[in-house]
Order: sequence, then structure tokens, then C-alpha cells
Amino acid sequence: MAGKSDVDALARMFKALANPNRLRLFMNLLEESKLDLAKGRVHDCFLAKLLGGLDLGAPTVSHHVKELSDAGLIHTQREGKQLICSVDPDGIAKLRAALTH
Amino acid sequence: MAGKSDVDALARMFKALANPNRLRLFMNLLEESKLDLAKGRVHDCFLAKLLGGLDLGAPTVSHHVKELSDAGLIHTQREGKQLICSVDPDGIAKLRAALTH
DNA sequence: CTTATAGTTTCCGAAGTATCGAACTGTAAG
DNA sequence: CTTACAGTTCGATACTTCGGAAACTATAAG
Repeated sequence: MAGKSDVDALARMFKALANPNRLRLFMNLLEESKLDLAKGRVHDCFLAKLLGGLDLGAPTVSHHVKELSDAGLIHTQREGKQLICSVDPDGIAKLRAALTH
Repeated sequence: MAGKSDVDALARMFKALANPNRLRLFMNLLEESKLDLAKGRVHDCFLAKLLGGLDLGAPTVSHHVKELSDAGLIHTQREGKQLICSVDPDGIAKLRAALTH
């Protein structure tokens, strides 16, 4: 019967996608993932690449990435100076399951 | 290349699902839809039925329903004293398309 | 050690959101 | 006409979010 914490976790994911700038970051990453998968490579991407025309300051981007990550939609890891991002397939699967029902 | 207004409309849908109470209303409606479809009937539902244990005042529910409706996720129509709600299949399709990419 | 790069943390203000109580509208029934 | 019901609108309040400025950390290069 859809426990409270399940619903809360879902709502948190939806909230992470509820801001247009954050949504665009996420969709840019999805797009990159698709391209990389087509080449048989792991899909990941460093931050600057995700901005794609967005006019946001570094602190703001950092906040947005953290929120996507906390919501369970993306995964991040440091690599030298850069932060590498990848889509979390489990997160997307949960969202899609909720909309299929 | 995902126009700005497309992204904004999508973000608005996600935002409508970003509040736990509103999400629960929507999922209750989805659940009702599923049951009704199984019986070969049109899926619709009046407001009180959607609350399912939620402890919210009438004004709050009214606001939430309006937001789901404005976002394009549900459809409403008056029937006598009651407001009948139904899922908007186009809205859900757009959300799912965005997550499939 | 110094400088440059990439991102983070802290703090803040402006704007937006969630919820409620009270007063209101529209519809149906007595 | 009066009452009851289902939902809406208004106004207020507490809370959250978005974005940036300034100061910070970590890594790499000269």
C-alpha cells in the first residue's frame, strides 16, 4: 500500500527534477549517456560539459548536482580535478515504475 | 534539442509531483484508474475518494488538485456537487518519454 | 612554493510554497 | 426559502528554494 517513506523518496526524486535548470543538467547527462552507450562505453561526463549553455554560477551548479545525487538520480566520483557524473539507472527505474503502476 | 518551453513544461509536471501529499493524491488516482480499467470502465474519481488517509484541509486539497491539473497531469470536470478527476494519459506519456530518452 | 583549475561550503536575501481558518460560491434536497 | 454539502478564494504565517558573493579545499602544473 505504498509506504510513507517510499512516497517520500519518490517525491524527493521528482523534486530534484522540478527545477528547470536542474532538469536540463539531468537531461544533458541522459543525452551524453545515450551517446556513450551507442559507442559501447560507460556513460559519464564531467560537470562543465553538462552546462550546455546554462548560465549558472559554480556554487549553484554544485548545489544542483548534490541535490540530484542525494535524490538518487545520479552518481558522482572525483577524478583528479574533475567531478565525473553518471546517471543512476535504479533511480530512473523507480520513477518509471511509479508512472506505470 | 529540447526547447526551453518544453523543459519548463516538463519541470512543471515534475514539480507537481514533488510534494508528498500531492504525489499521494496522484498515485491514489492512478490506482483507481488501474482498477477501473480492469473492469472496462472509464477511470475517474471524486475528490474525497482520493484522500485515502491523508490528513489535509479542504483548501489545501483544492490547491493541490489545481496544481496537478495546471501541470497537465490530471483532468477535472464538475458533476453535480462533486469534482470528478481523471488521469491525463498525455501528461504521463510525456514524463515517461523524458525518462526514456 | 606559487599559480591555476574545478568544485565546495557558508551565508544571505528575494521569491516561492504548504497549509490553514474564515468567508464565499454553486448545487441539490427538504 | 433554508439547509447541507462539495469545493473555491482570500489572507496570513511558517517554511523552503534558487541563486550568487566570498571564502574555502583539493589537485595538478610550472
